[in-house]
Amino acid sequence: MTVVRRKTAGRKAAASTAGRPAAKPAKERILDAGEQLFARNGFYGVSVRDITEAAGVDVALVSYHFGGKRELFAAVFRRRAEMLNPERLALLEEVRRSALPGVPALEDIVNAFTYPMLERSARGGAGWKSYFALVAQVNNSPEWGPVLMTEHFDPLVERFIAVLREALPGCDAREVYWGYQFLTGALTLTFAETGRIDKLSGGLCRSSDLDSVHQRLARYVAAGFRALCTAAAPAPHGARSKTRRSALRKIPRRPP
Amino acid sequence: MTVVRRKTAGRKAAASTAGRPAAKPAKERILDAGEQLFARNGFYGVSVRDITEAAGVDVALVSYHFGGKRELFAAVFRRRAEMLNPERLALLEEVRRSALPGVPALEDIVNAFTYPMLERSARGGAGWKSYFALVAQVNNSPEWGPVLMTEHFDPLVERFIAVLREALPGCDAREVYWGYQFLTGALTLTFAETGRIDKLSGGLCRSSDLDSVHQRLARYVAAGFRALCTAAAPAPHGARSKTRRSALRKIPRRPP
DNA sequence: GTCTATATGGAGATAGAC
DNA sequence: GTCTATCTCCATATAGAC
Repeated sequence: MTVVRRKTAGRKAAASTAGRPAAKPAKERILDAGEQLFARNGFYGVSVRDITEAAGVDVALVSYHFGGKRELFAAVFRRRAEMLNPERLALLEEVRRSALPGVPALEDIVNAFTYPMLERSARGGAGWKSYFALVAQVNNSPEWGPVLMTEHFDPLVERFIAVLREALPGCDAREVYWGYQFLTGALTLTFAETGRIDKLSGGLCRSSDLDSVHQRLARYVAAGFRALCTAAAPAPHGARSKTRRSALRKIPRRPP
Repeated sequence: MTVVRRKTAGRKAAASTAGRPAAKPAKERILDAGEQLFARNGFYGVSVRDITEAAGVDVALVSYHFGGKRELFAAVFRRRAEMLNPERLALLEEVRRSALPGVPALEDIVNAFTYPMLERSARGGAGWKSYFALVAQVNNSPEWGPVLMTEHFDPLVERFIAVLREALPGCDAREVYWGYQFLTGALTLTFAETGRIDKLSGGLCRSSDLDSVHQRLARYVAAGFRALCTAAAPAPHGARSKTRRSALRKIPRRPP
């Protein structure tokens, strides 16, 4: 970490009232700073001193307000999940109602899942960008993923999967779960905006171009779900088809 | 970290020769232990003492053999990339040659990218499982992703994308790059085997069931690529279509 | 190549003044 | 609610013996 240490923390709340009429309370400043730093370097890559110094508050306030570093991390993760997910759920239900008495298009279901993220990331400020980078790291962490993702996202995801299954009648539930697994991997990496696609494409694509994502992800994923649910067929249950399509078999070692 | 500290490291190489006829050299033991621990807790979540104590070697050997902790991390990441990627590249070229004078099926191209990973993860031992969990974290890290992924995977990925483009004639390059972005997110998360899909599906799907992945991922991704390259049409260049399909527009606020 | 011993600094947490 | 001061432990790295 290369966070510059403030030399003088002696003046009373100097940074928190610098010019501005109404400074944020310390608790919120800690959440903001923690979000930014955790997103960049992960839980262990940031010290509570890094965070409190970036926030312009005293070290001891982390323990006072949150109980400890781990609880702060969980609070950072929880804060925006509680803003975002009710909106995604409401949009999902709206999509479903709009389609009655039929079922919604897969693209619309996926869009309900992703569009509120796009809006926050594109127009919600830097805090949201940091947050999505943090979610990507948590989602891919064996240590945190099964705890925090499960706790804060699974209720929404279960509803999302239920609606997907309505839109994919006759499709085995396992296909839908795997389809969601691929979706969440693609989604969280993309919203993390690591900049890798920029380098890879020689500048042709930009991580920050979420409008491109918006156009493409729902289409890509919807096609993926359809492919899983048609070609894989509704297997009896618990058994795997004995014959696979040649495309998925081990590649032939010699040309025919 | 909750790694148990060994109390006595005084005996000469006690752990490294415990019963076994030919123990691995210290350098390799450090790589193995580092791989396992970095995969679980990330770069900052593990100390060099955790690693050397798990490896049964002295702390100072990390500096001696690698130069420092960061160099060890890079070495861990590099080691298996150099085993895996030549095999993926060879398989890709074989797929391409087998299809001449035509172009390979998208499923076969994706399969060449993923099948060597499946083989290593399923039958290569615990080290490979750790490695793929590590790759997932690196891929999603703003700090490490653009450095290590670019350095060790982009040469392969560029060739992979070139072959994809042959198989998708007339498709805009940007569609292929975004399609790859979605693929790598899905792939690295899935091979990380965080166990989240197990919880989410109530045990119906298992993270460790890579055979299920093998059946589904290539199909899902190939369908996604086709959807990007047909519906999005070959736009003139640099401009975005003015009319989007209704499915991708903002969801209507009221039923019609 | 490996180990001991140590240098130097940063980690998280908290008691108690204000 | 906030800050000072401090406790205790752990971090990485390295000089030098074997």
